[in-house]
Amino acid sequence: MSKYAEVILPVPLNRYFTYSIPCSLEHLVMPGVRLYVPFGKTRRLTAITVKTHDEKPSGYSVREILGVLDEVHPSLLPQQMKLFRWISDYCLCSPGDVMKAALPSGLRPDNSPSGHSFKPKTELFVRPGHNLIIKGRIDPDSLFGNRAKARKELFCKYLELSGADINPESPGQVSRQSLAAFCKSPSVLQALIDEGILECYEAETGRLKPFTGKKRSPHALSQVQQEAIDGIRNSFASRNVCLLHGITSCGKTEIYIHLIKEQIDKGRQVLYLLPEIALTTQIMLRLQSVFGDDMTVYHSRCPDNVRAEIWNRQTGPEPYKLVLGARSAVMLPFSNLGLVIVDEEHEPSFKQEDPAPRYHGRNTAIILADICHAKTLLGSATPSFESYFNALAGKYGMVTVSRRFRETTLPAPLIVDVAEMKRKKYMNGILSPQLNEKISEALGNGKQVILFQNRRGYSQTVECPDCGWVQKCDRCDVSLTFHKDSGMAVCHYCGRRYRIPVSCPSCGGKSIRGRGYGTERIEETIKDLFPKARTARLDLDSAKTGYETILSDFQNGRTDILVGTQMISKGLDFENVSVVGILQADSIMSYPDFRATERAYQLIMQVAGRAGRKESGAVVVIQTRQPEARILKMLSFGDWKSYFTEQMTERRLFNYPPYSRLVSVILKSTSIDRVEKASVAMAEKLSGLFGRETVLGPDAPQISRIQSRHIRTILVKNPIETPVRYTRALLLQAAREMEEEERLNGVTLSFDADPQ
DNA sequence: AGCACGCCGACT
DNA sequence: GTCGGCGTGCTC
Repeated sequence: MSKYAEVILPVPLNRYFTYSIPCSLEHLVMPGVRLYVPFGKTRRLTAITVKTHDEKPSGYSVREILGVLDEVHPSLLPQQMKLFRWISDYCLCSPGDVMKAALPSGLRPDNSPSGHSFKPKTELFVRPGHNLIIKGRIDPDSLFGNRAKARKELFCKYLELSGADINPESPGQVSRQSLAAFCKSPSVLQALIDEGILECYEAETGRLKPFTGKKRSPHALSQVQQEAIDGIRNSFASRNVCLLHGITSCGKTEIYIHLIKEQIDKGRQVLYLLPEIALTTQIMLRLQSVFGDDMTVYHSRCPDNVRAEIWNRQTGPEPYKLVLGARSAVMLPFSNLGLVIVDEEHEPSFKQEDPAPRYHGRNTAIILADICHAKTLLGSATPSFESYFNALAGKYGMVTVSRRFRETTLPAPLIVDVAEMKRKKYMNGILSPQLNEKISEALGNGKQVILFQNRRGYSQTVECPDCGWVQKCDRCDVSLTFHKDSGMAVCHYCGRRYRIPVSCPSCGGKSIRGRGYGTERIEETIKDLFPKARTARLDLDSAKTGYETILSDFQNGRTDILVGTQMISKGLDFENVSVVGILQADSIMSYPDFRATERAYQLIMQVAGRAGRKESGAVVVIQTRQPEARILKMLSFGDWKSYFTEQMTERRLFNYPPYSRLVSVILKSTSIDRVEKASVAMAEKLSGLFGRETVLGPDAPQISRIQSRHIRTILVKNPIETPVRYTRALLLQAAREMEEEERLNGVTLSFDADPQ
């Protein structure tokens, strides 16, 4: 019983807050319990208790909590409190930032007068009236005799639905609505209720649909899969993390299913993480066919009420045994976690980019597993350099599966020099004659085609050919992409849409037009060139009107050609695809940072992996202006290791991760003048603390303004031997000094640990 | 980050 | 005369 509670509040302030607890509530307040507290003059916020104590704080007058939101048990488990602490420490963000990312807003009723917002969903059910208490069984004949035929029929229907005809002691739940569906007029049901034969009651139902399909046992494993599982178990005997390096369609999912089953049988929970975009219904259905209602899906696109419901169930007596989720699912409560699977662990989307906490889902999962004394399995066909490095260094175990489940190999890619084709005037728009021919051939054979282009929209830019003016976003420092379907120019950063000017604002020229190719334009071109083929497009824009339909149409052969962005690189294998075309490989090969080739390799491999078997004549065509590029020579599973080794030599030479540790300091302001002054001052300060060689910048990033806020970054590059604690302490010290010296007015300062 | 307080321009 | 613009200062 303590008088004071130290709490986390959902504000970006780097400290805890202390409130007093009235005597009557003392027994309810403990770490992990949500409270409702006053904050500032008018606000009321949800708080998370970190600890309770009896020392009266000095220097300010303590305010009293308004209420306790968790009266039965804490909403946050001790393991989570530890994890949250780790995240805010490692990511250099406030505890409140972590809280905001973790708690569904339904569990965070800020500023509501009562302090309650999440309401469990209830439904009306019917059951036999209590004056009908039955000895042994219910006899409809004695109740109704031969009259009231409709009522009798409906009552019999109830008995059938509830199973009360067979098992009258414990009838199953029957909702009023489902029973009502069986009678011609609603008055028949109402009559039964009025007579007291049935009674109506309200009960909590939950928003998640129960699983109604048939469950199956895990499939038997092939020898290759069995060897992989044995390898993983072996590795877990001595290490906490294991990297499963297995090529596309080597049967990874079935390996996961067996490992999950094993944990559940031991009474432990499993968290299965996937990159956001890859959260396909297919994988969920496959897992659900084995695990049924023991599992759930949790990601940022779930309705908030559903997220709150899942969260509540996790802290209750019967938590889910398996959670399939995106990055944010690492924040969920797990009382008895045994295994975390991070599939497609190399995917950059595991790293949260903009709002703090800028955490990495994979790395956070490893820490979570550690806290819970669980194991982590990382899966990928093209592992991140970081994980592969850790595996080679012996920090992680590693299991390699280099044979496909059904003994097939990836075809060697056909590399087409676009520059040469253009010179010879052989290019048909964006299509080389080679790719054109392969497509015709495939279509002639009843095969399917995938065309990959890394840009959505119609044309990449809108510009004036007379003077070179390019249309840009008012709020962001990026050029606009033309979208033909809406006839507008769109900013891909903030989503703002613009009209295209008739005459050039710079020179008055009247021939403003789009330039470059996006997926929309490619779809149009392809429809022109292959009018008989059924062509579809999958990108962020078309996905809004049915991502699943587009994929399943293609899978079931209702479309022949699929044009798309990265979105097509995830998900299932398409057995009937015989041509995969990468239209502008250069756009993925020429990112201006040290990770460019790692990314390009992964992306090209992933896209190429969509092709069917080599035996059936499948081919991958890569169009590029740099046909001699080293990376294009390395595109096979076997070459991965030599490519990795080569890249690592380079990284060591230039002191890039994993041979160094980076933290990016981010300064933002609507005033360019202030942000520049502040960032110069900050860089000075950091140079003083770390030494000049360690601090790079300030620089204006590629996109130097987003949503009217100017951005500057400073990169701090420490040798890997420098303890994280030391780096962190100095960075926080610098931030504190900047604040104290009032050099930050109107500038917000944040950090990005391990920027991608 | 919010949200209030505070001090200057164009409206009934 | 005041409605409201957003600069700056504080939050246990």
